[in-house]
Amino acid sequence: MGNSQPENTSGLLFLTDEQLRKGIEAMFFAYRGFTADPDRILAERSYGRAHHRALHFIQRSPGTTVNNLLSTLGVTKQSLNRVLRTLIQDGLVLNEVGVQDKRQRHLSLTVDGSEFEQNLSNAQSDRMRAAYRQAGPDAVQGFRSVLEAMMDPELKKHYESFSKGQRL
Amino acid sequence: MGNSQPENTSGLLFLTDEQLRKGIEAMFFAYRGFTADPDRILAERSYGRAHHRALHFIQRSPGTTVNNLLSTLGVTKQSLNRVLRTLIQDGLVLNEVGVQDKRQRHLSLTVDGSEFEQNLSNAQSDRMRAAYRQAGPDAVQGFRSVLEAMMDPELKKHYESFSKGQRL
DNA sequence: CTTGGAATGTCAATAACACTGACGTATTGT
DNA sequence: ACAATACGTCAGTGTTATTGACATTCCAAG
Repeated sequence: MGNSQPENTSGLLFLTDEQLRKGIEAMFFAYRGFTADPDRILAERSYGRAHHRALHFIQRSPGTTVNNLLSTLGVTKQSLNRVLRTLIQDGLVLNEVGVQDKRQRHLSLTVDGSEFEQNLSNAQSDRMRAAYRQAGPDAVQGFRSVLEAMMDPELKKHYESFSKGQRL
Repeated sequence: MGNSQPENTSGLLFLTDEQLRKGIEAMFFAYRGFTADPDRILAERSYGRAHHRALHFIQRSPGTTVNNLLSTLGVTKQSLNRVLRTLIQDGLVLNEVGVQDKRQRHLSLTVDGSEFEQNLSNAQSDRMRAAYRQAGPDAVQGFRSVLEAMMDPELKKHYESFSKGQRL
């Protein structure tokens, strides 16, 4: 507030080193806040962020395959497998052999898993909703625009894929 | 682009579960992009993100103490110490015993450290600058507003402290 | 001045979680 | 048959976090 604007009359952006550093730090501190609430809930069951991410994207694409989830999360299958194993054992995730292709395993959430995912999602959504309210309607659009521009093109495909056949 | 606006005529925000989920996913994918470039540079020296964070905030507050850095980064002093030890050994960070209080160690970057930190910072700044350009001037303000509203109040103090006596 | 507590920083051991590499199994398709 | 795909697992390694213990320094109460 009250700082110099990052643009000039020509509409071009003139960004000082300082402004960019503040942006970097904003990402750092905001991401900490962004994960703080779910982290607390996860810790109760001695889960980590990896479990949260898996649950989130399985909820997002029910029936997805292991390979698909792998490329979305960008981790190795060994890492994902360790997480999935515990989630399946704990009865949060369902692992069903494919009908057409029996090599594939289709992942979905059980009732318990769905409920737990909602808890995590709500905790994170609450903070985001509060931030949106505080920043105002115009800020929300800008927030999303910058974040989308910051993604790797390869990752952005995954991000956009969730909007394909769904109402937004 | 082309999706429904998250506000209505009254100016209040009406956010669907779907919109909030997209926001959550935007943060997830964007943060991956945000760290991708520095991660590559760090890997060359077999450093991790912890080294980057330490270098960044030492650059930001030259002469800072270990305890101060500790509360900014939000890790245990043992974790920070391992990182600092390698950085000091590698000649990137200077560790000087305090004059007034000899318990304290004042941290600063060596010439090499400053140069390396610049490399990391530039890689990250380049992507952020590109994202800003792509999203436009108005978006930048919104981006920062939402991120700042998302921080924990305790962490936000640290974030703001860097603007105190400095030109912004 | 001495002594005890608080602050600061360091060392050691351990755990969580990621990675790479290699291998095994079942299935699919040519 | 043969190769490729999808999934799972074992072993080894590395980063980063944790807790516990300890040394040093400062400061203030006795």
